[in-house]
Amino acid sequence: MIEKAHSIGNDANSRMTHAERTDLSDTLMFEAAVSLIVEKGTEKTTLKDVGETAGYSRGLAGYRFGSKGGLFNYVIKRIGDEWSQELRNVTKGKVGYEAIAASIDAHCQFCIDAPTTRRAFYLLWFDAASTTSDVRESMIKIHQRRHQDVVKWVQDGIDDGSVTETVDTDAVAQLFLATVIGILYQWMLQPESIDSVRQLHANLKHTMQVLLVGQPR
Amino acid sequence: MIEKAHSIGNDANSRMTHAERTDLSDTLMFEAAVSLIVEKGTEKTTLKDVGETAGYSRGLAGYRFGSKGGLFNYVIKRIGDEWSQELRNVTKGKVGYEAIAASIDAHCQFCIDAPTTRRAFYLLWFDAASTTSDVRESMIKIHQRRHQDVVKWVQDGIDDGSVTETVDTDAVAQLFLATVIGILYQWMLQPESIDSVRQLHANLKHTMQVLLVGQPR
DNA sequence: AAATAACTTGTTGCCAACAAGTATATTGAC
DNA sequence: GTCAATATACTTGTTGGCAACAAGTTATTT
Repeated sequence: MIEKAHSIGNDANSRMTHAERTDLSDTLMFEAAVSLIVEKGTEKTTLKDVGETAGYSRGLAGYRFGSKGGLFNYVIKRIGDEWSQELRNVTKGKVGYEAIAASIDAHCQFCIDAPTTRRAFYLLWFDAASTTSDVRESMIKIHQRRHQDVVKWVQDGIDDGSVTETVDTDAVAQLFLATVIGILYQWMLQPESIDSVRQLHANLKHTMQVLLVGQPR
Repeated sequence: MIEKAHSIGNDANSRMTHAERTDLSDTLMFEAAVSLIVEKGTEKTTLKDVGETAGYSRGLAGYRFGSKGGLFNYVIKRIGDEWSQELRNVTKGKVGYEAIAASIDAHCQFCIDAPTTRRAFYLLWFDAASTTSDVRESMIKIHQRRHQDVVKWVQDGIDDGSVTETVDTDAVAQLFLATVIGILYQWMLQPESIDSVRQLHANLKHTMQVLLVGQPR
């Protein structure tokens, strides 16, 4: 559950700086939005609900984020940044197949742990395909960024000799990212069949190994 | 554009059987829905719009399909059936890698030709991830059916010797379908970069060949 | 104390959903 | 075959809820 606005931080009830106030309400509304999106879907999540669940008035979410799309955009950015950070940690110092395998493992683990934020993120992710809004633009940027990351891993792998020279970096990166998205889609549709998700990740790892370093020994 | 209800078929204006009337209005509303979904997205497509674009009153779409979800469900079913039929034709008599390659080619061609119906279909497809409605159930059934088709292709390929015996049919089918979905997602997000789609399909074909029959000669 | 920013309440227009009405086909008795 | 009675296709009326924005109130900054 989400705590009331005035029961967090600064010893007494109120007396917060403006920045602290907005930070707090942003965070509380972010958490409310995530819960509601996962619980009821993006469509049935209303700005009114988000504001009130966060402990504020019906109008605050709309006022702060301008529109429903604005709120979703904020949520995506916030989770996206977090995920980028985790991904960077997991793949730190790794290149080629190793980096890709690490990122697949991380992905899989996230699906298994199924933190609410991540489900909300992918719900918005797939929603982005059908909207014309800012959310779409955010998504495109995120994807381009990830693509570049993967290309770099593969290229570095080629450079240090762990990846077959003739591999088309762009092609592999695209295929990899597309497959990850497809797996996530299956997970979103049927979150209960976690075995399937596990197997899909294992298969993807195997396939990437074949593509990057040739037949496994 | 979509023709008015009374300017089609049966020489004179009206005098249609009940079945003909509903068939006609269903089709006109279907076409209206497809156009509107592609043009404005699922969110901004209204039942009122669909009814009026089809040449009827603001209320007919809601009355006929019960709800917005009901309409979308109908659209998905209708396009899904059509696509199943085409897929069956394309892969007729083929098994193993050949069948999969044929279906990939067909997929790719559909993206390139970009018929409106198909874009609408995938928009609804990705929407299904976030709704809790009937649409979701329809989607799950469609996916299960496709999975079975692919498994059968691969199994038949193993039986006639064209596919490596040790291949895990379920695993390959899942990976294949997930990747196709991922490719479609990329297409939906950036329909203008058709080259990317083309390359992704080519990569997928290559990967499937490696997985099913070993290294290409 | 004046000004500014955070937040709330009031209002409008639009939509989905459903109810109640009208027009068009079907059925069956004569 | 014709013409009411009935069933079905379709339209118009109504309600509640939401997003979006405007105008107000409360908190903090200078």
